Parts: sequence; C-alpha cells; structure tokens
Amino acid sequence: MPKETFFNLPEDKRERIVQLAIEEFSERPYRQASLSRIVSRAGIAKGSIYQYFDNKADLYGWLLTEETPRRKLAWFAEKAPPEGKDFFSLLEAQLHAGLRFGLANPRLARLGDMVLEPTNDPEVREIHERLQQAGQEMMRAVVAAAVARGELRAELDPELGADLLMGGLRELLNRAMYRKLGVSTYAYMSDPDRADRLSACDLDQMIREVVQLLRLGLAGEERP
Amino acid sequence: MPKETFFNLPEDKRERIVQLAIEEFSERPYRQASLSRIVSRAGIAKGSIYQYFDNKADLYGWLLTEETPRRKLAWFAEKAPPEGKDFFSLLEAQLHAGLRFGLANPRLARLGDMVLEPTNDPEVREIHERLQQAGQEMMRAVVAAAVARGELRAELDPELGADLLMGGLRELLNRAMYRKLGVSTYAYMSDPDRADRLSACDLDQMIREVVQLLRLGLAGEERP
Amino acid sequence: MPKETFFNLPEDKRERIVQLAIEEFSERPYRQASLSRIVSRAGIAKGSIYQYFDNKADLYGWLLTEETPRRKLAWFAEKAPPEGKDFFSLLEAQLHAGLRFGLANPRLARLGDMVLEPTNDPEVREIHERLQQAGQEMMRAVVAAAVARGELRAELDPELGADLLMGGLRELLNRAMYRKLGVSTYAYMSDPDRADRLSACDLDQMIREVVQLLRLGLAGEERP
Amino acid sequence: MPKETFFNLPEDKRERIVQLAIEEFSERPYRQASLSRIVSRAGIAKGSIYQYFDNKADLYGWLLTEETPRRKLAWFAEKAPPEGKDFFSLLEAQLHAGLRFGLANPRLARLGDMVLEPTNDPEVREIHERLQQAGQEMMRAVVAAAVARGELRAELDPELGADLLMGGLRELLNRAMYRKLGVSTYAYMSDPDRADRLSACDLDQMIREVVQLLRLGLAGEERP
DNA sequence: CATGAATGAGTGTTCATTCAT
DNA sequence: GATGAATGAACACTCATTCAT
Repeated sequence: MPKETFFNLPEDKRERIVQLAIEEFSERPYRQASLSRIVSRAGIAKGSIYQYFDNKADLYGWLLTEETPRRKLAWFAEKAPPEGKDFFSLLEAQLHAGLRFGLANPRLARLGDMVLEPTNDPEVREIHERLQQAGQEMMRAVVAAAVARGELRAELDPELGADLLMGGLRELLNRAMYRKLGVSTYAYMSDPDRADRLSACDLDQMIREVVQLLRLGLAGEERP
Repeated sequence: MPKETFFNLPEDKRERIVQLAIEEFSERPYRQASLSRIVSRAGIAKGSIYQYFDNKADLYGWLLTEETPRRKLAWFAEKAPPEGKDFFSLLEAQLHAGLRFGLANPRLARLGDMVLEPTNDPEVREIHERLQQAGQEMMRAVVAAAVARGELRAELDPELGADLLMGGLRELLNRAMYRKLGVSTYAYMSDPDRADRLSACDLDQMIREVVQLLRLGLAGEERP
Repeated sequence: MPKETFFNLPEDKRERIVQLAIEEFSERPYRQASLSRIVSRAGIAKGSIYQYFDNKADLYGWLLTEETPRRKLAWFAEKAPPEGKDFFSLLEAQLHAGLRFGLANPRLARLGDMVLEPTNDPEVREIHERLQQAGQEMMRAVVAAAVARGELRAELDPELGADLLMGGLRELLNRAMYRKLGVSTYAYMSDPDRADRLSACDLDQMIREVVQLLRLGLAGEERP
Repeated sequence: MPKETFFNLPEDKRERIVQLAIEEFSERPYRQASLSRIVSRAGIAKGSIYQYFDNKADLYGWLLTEETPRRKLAWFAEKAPPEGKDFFSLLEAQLHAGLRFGLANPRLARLGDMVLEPTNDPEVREIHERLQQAGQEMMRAVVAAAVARGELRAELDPELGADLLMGGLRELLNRAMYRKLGVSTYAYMSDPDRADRLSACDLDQMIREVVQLLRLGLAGEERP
C-alpha cells in the first residue's frame, strides 16, 4: 500500500505519477517495467518514489488491486448500469460495456488482463492469484445463480462456467476485437484513435454472434 | 536460424543445449530468460552459443518456429492420428490429444501458448505475430470448410470461429485443466507428476462438456 | 550536543527517542545505524531529529559521551558501591558489577565497548578516541596508585596496566561470558533472558579465576 | 569461492585486484567496503568482478578464509620458525612473530582481527563465527596440552585459557603496540613507516613484561 | 571452431540532510 | 517548534554481446 506521503501529494502531481505508472506497467510485464523510467519521466527524484511506496511490488500491487478497480468503477458509474432481465441479456450488456471500457481505457484493460495471464514471477504471483481467485469466485456465483434460476443448463459445472466467462470469453472477444482493429493490444494502447475503425455496429454484431453462441451452448435453447 | 555449426554438433551436445533452452524459455518470458544460465548449465562457453545462433532472438525464434513444432509433430506421430467423421468428433479427438500433449510436455505446451499471449517486446513481436497468423489462418480454413459442409451454422464468421478455437477454447481448457490440477502452468512444469491427480475420466468429462457446449452453440444442434 | 529543543521535550517523548537511539546504535555500527529507522519507530517527523541534534554524529556523540555514562552511573548508584580494601578485592568487586551491568543492560554495554573497538570512520573517530583516552588515563592512574601503594609490582608500566584493564581484561571477560551464554553480544541483546543460563556461581567462579590470574601475574603474589 | 576465471587471470592483474580488495576490506567494515571502489581503482569494469566472484560476500569470505591465511603462512615460512622448549618460551617467540607480522602487514592483521570483533551483520556472521571457532579450538588444545604437561596450573580452564590467548592477549598487545606507535590500527595502515618509531627493544620489553605477567598468572611460578 | 574475459548500461533500493510550510 | 516531501549519490548486482586468442 502507498504511504501517507503519497496521498498528501498535490492532486496533479499524484495523478501524473499514477498515470505514468499505469503506462509503464501496462506496456511491459512487471520485471521489465522500470521505476527509473517512471521517475525520470515524472521529473522527480529516484528516491521520491520510495517516499510513496515501499518498493516496486508495492506500487504494482496497489495499481492492480486498488487503483485499477477504482478507475474501472468510476468509468462504469458514469454510464447507465447495464440492464437485463435474464442472464443472456445482462451478459450481452456487460460484454458491451466491457469492450467499450477496453477501447476507452486500453491500459487499464491491459493491466486487468495481465492478472489473468500465467506468470512465474514470485514477486507478483501472489497478487495475481489473489485477484484471479476473487474474479473466479464471483463468476462462479453468477453462473450458479443462473443455473438455479433455470436460465442455464442444470448439468453445467459452475466452475467451468466461470472458466468460460473469465478465460475463454474474455480471450475470444479480445482476440476478435483487436483482430478487427488490425492491431495488437499493445499497438492499440499507443494509438487508441484506431477505435474509430471499429464501427459500433461491427461491435454489436460481434457480441451478438458470441452471445448467440453461448445462448445455444450454455442454455441449450433451440435454434431460432 | 541456427548457423551450420549448430547442426554439425554431436547429437547429444546439441540435444542438451536444446533441452536447456526449452527449459529456460518455457520458465520465463523472453526478456528474463538468460543465455548465461543456458550456457552455464550446458557447460559450454559463453561465446559458443554465438557460434550456433546469431543472438538470443535467433535462438528463441528457431525454438518456437522450428524445434517446438518438430517435437510436437514427433509426439503426435507416435499416437494414433485422431480420427473423426464429423467436425465435432474430430474436434473432440484433437482436444483430447492436445490436452494429453500438454500434460506430457508442459514446457513445449507453454512455449506454444506464449506465442498467443500478447507481448510488447519488439525483439519477439514479429516471431509471435507470424506464428499466430499462421495458426489463425489454418483454423479459419478448418472452420470455413466445416461451414461449407454444413456442419456449422452458415452464418458463423470463420475468423470468429478461429478466434474461438485458437483463443477462447485454448484458454478455457487450460484454465479448467490447471484448476482441476490445483496448480498453475508454471507450477505444473516443475512437478508434472501431478497429472495423476487428474483422472482420465475427469478429462473426458471436461472435454465432453465443452464440446457439447460448442456443438449446441456452433452448430445449433438441438439439445439431446 | 543536543539543542535546547531536545531538553524542552516532554519527558516521555524524549525518553522514547533516546531509547530507540540506544537500540539502533547498539545494534549496528555507526554507519549502518539509520536515523530514518529511529524517527519512524519513534513516530516523529524526519526533520524533528534535526531540531534536536545537529546531525547523526551529534546524536551518536551525545549518546556515547553523556547519556550512556549517565545511565551507567544511575544503575551503579542503585547498587551498593563496590567495596574493597586492596586493589584486587576492589577489582573483583568491580568486575562483578561490570558483568552484571552488561547482563542487565546489554545495549549500554555494547555502546561502551564500541568505543574501544578500532574504527576508521572519520565521523566518529574523534569521539571514540576522546572517550578511549579518558578511560585509559583513569585506568593508568588507578594502576599507578596501586603500584605506589606497593600492591602491584613496582616494575609494572602503568600504561600497560591500563591496556590490560581496559582492553585485555574486558575482552577476556566478554568472550568468556558470551561463550558461556552460548551467544554473541548481539544475539544476547535481543534475547536477554538467556542470562538465566549463566548461574551466579558460574560468574563468580569465572571472575575468581581471572582475578587469581591477575593477582599472581600483576602482583607477583605467591601461589596459595 | 572465486570462479575459475579468477585464477586464469594474468598473475599481475589478479594480484592487483587482490591487493585492492585487501585494502578496501581492511579499511572499512564489510558493509561500508565497496566493490565499486575496488573495480574503479583496479581499472576494470563493474561486471568483471562478478566474473571472478559470486558476490561481495564471496570475495570477502575467500579473502578471510583462504587468501589471508595463505599470505600469513607465506610470510611466516620466510622467517625462522619460532622455537621454544616450554610453553612460555614458545608463546614469547610467537608473540614476537605475531607483532612483527602485524607491523609488516597491518592490513592482513586487521582482516584477521576483524573476524574476532563482534558483528551483527548476517552476511558475514557465519564466516566470522567459523573462523573464530577454529581459532578458539586450536588455542584450547594448546592450553590443554600445556596443562597436561604441567606447564600451566592444573586448575586452569582450557576454554578460559583460549579466551585469554585469542581475546585478551591479542587485544592487550594490539592496544599497547599502537599506543606506543601513537596511532590507531587504521592510521598505521596508511603510514606503516611509523614502525620505525617503535624500537625493537621497546617491543622486546613489552612482550617480556606481558609474558612475565602470564608466567606468574598462568603457571603460578614464583616471582624471580 | 571453441573459448571465456571484458564490457557498461541498466536495475531496485537506501539514507542523511535540507527547507518551505 | 514540528512537519514531511524532496533530493541525489551511492550501493550490489545482471546480462547480452564482443573479440582476441
């Protein structure tokens, strides 16, 4: 966790540092990310960053577990909350919101995805695992509830459902989205104007297709 | 590509080097992987590796584009080729084979997966992208053919199908498999005996569930 | 020397700071001791310590030349003053008192010993040397007086006698004591309950042996 | 232990590095000693020192456990071996040799003494303790043998005798010697010409006094 | 063809001290 | 009188790559 010092910083300075940290850590895996680069870009002394955080891992952990979620929530709070009567309508609404979030905040999205990619780095493993398990558990509960309500096939294993939503679906949509944009996540991060290439209707179409696939597959609904 | 000198090496020496390179690169992302560690474990001179390869990226690229596929093919050649009359039977057979390959060769599987994870490292991006596109194209063709044969829904976008098979499905199965094993990819690599914890029938069950999901979702078949 | 502000401090705050400074400087040689650690443990501002002392060396010097002696005297004042008619009885009594002081106040004892160990640190050399010479001079006087009284051999060089008492004897007893405790000075500081392992009679025995050695050696008394 | 690389170095280069390392580590306690300073003075690259040694502790450990003893033995080998029929004659001869060694090689002597001074530094504690125990054990054996031969008082505890020889005596003679030289160990190290101030007969006189003291104290011999 | 010593920029981290508030 | 943010030099250590032998 950051030290008090950090929160006592003038708003704009703190924001600049956070912004640069987000840039640094979203562009490179933890080990390659460099505090030196952050401080030099921020125009502060090397020692200063250690007035704010215990060490590199502390800054990284705070960014992933506190600041990213906070910013994510702030962004979602501005939008109309996704509504949906049933599981699939809600899912569709949320996928929409999720992809739009990723397009508007590719760096935050990248930080969120990093957590879900395998890592062998002992310094971050614990952080990643904690966040991953929290997400998995939440998704499991959502799926279990939908099964209970009869919206999903009774024999569906909620853990597998969570794997699907957290892993497979995210991966599928990410790939599809960046493929349509013609760039990788990283390339998009430094050129987010490319979002214009992806018409809103393309996005709608993609999500509809995927949700339709799930509707048939997960609920066993008959083909319309 | 390796230099001639590399192929002139005595079989066992070359094999030892390759083996250690596979270990090194499968355990750490490209940047963290260390040539120093490889040569010192191989008991060869630091300079020697530069007699065999241009540089780190050259070794890495060769490993991913040549050696890993070669070893993968060799492994599959020993097994009965997966048979299947229709798309889904074949898919099921191939998923089986794929997961068993991953359990038997976690390091090669990890190398293969690395290619599909996003990277911002200029030294390896080109390698990853080339391999990724090749895979995507192959999958697109498979899906397109199945659509043509009427085995998959006509309105299914083959590119999206490829995203699903290359990305979503791989991710889903990986997550589910390692979740059932109770370890991460990396942890499993250094303790592959854990495979025993995953009974063959668990695996069968998992794949059947997933394929059933796809059968309903992709083909729109009626619920049995 | 501390500034006025330091002595204007509320008693308990000042005491807390002194206590923590004693801990810090007794556990590490001057250079490794950290003002940062002291202030953070004391819960005061970094700058405050510079309101009380000129700098690190000032605090250290005051601790060694003023506070440690003050506390040592206070401790001895509580005990009956060591009595003894002759040099050796008095020496024996004082060694007793000294070792018991060290067992009861290992940190103060350590600070005292530090002064006598050689150092190349320009920031503290002057302090150490001043204290060392004062001690040496005092001991020289004590020995000279005993020689004058005929209690010690006439040909004994008082300076050498002082070296013996200040250096050799202290070192010998320290080594013997900590050897019997089975720990180093530093280990004992953080686990002073170990003193129980050293029975009072062990201590008596040890001192008697050493004093007997000196009695024979310094006075040339005949073997009993 | 040093790596092979180190021993493959041209004699003069290796010697220069060792010499500078001896200087560095003899002038400052382990923590303050700086590899950077060594390499920059040696005119070699920062990384080179890590071709020779695993790390700072490795270099330090080798210096203390291998190189210092080696040089000490080499120095003694050139001199006539100290002879002595009885314990005290031998002791006297060895003290002579020891002090002359210290005067001729103040840095090596300082390294040797460092081992015997208390330290709280976890990185070096093990090294120091190992060397210390070896010395203590040797001295204990020497004393026990002399007791057995009846040269020392029967009731003398050999452990205490070892404490005396390793600790008290060394400290006493060091203090006396540097006092007579009018400098500290460290000051002498950078100005060894001062040895001339100490006439050979002063040294003789000092040792004779000390040995006489011990002769009376340890053996209980009658005053001549 | 093998060797292995040399390089030097890069990393995270610590700390006494200053000074505006 | 107290505060605490800022500083920047210093440290140990790593690594891909070069090149003379």
